[in-house]
Amino acid sequence: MVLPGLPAVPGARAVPGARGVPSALSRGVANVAERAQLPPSLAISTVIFALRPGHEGCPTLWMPLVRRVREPFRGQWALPGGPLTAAESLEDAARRNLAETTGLAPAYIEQLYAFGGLRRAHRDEVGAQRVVSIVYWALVRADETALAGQTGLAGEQENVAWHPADPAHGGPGTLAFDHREIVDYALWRLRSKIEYAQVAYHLLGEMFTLAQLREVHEAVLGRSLDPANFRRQLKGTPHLEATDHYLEGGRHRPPRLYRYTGPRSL
Amino acid sequence: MVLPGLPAVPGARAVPGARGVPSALSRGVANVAERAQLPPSLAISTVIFALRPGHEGCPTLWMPLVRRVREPFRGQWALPGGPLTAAESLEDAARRNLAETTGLAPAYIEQLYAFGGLRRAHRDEVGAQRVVSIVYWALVRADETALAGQTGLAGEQENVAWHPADPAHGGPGTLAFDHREIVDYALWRLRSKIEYAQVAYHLLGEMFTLAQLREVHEAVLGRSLDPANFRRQLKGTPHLEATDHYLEGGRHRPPRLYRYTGPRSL
DNA sequence: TGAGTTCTTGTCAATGTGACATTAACTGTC
DNA sequence: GACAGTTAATGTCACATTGACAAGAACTCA
Repeated sequence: MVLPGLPAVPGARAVPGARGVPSALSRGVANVAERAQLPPSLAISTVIFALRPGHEGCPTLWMPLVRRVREPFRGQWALPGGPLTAAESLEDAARRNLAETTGLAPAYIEQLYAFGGLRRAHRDEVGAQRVVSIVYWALVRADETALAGQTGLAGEQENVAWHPADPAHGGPGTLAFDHREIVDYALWRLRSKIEYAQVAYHLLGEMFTLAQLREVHEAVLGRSLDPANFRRQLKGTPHLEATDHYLEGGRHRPPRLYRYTGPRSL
Repeated sequence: MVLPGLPAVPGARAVPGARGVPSALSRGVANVAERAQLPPSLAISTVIFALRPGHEGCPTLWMPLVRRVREPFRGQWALPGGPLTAAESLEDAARRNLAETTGLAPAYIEQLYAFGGLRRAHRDEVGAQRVVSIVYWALVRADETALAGQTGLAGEQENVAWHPADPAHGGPGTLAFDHREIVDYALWRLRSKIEYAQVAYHLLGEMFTLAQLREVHEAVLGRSLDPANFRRQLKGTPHLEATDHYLEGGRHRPPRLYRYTGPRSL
């Protein structure tokens, strides 16, 4: 079985690097027809996850979305994002966009994927410039979302709002562009990564009980975990330190508080 | 412990999408100073792995590199790559660049990462436009490399040559730009992925013995594996079909040939 | 025919995991 | 103050997975 793909080109010449300035950029660009021939432009978007109380009481994953005020997809919800300026790194651009659009500073951020399919632009937009999006995904703590949520995220706008990330928990089934697929992929990455990497801590505050940590895993994975086995597995985990404090106030034996001592961002 | 990062910007306004044409593109761009303010341009590079006999006899991972004929890093080896044209998807661009620069059509290809750090350009190049590279990694079968290798990969050039991927096996310790780090990251991805995904088959032909498959794993992982345990683990693997053929010619019991029946590209 | 090689199957101990029982410690009520 | 109710924390057992290794099977070569 042979893959679909380009056949070998025997007479082709080796083109090293070719990192110079594209020729189209050296000229002035006037009309729409020429704009379609432009090299793709770059944008940065971010999928931000936070834990908030879900519709059935148990915590679920939410994400902030931005309502589009222009065509295409005017009125629909989209991932926060914006263009990449020349003076910042990709991750810095993601953080800056996050702060500008949602007022959030994530505890964890990681590159997800570069989306550049040809069918990303809306069909009605003839001659629109093609956009390649480098998408990041990030985690913010629940207390941060509470603060930002009270003041309407970025301060005053109604064009930024939290939504459940998963359509199975009341999230929007469709988003602008291909953002629904992007969010699904980010969900998959988070669910994979929480099983082997120290990621769940970034959704919690400085100190937490093992039950809270288990709730984070349960909310992300979408299934309940055995408390005893969960505790046993964490016994061998590095960077998880038991403190001398206990969480009191519940009508049961007060659980011990733990602290994450590992790196705060990967 | 709080992450270093941008503080929340309370007065910031929500900037949805912003996927229009950057303003700098609407004007003619004349001088070098303005060029530094241009939005970053896009390039695609690919790390291609193939198994070839190593220096100690046992097969090791090799990759084709392209010698740079221009500054910066003139004369050094770099990953094959080139600019992204507007009419193709990211993966298609990677395949096309691969065919043009090396004459190879990979059996497996997957996006690795988007590199866009600010320190990627050479220091001597003042005002050079910033380049964001979307890097793919690919696997080609050994028989393909033998054919391409005999004719000098792309046909005639000495500017394309195979090198061991790992410096520990004789590979180049430094490459142009940040390509050494990129290759190391691709090696890490391959080593992680071979342990849980059906990836090793793409380095072999249509039919192979379990010993050959084990040699692939050993070469990638860099350690020897127990033949009996390796066989047992593959028993539970899907898409691995035993054929009625045996590989004869060795001076020992002829081993059974197997076939991979799963998808050829992920 | 027998030595040498690798293929192939089988065994055993150590380890990890899921399921579940049991004790510990606190709150609220009678 | 005893007791029920709740969750925390520990312990136990069966089962699956894994690493290490033994042993028979099947071929080639001298």
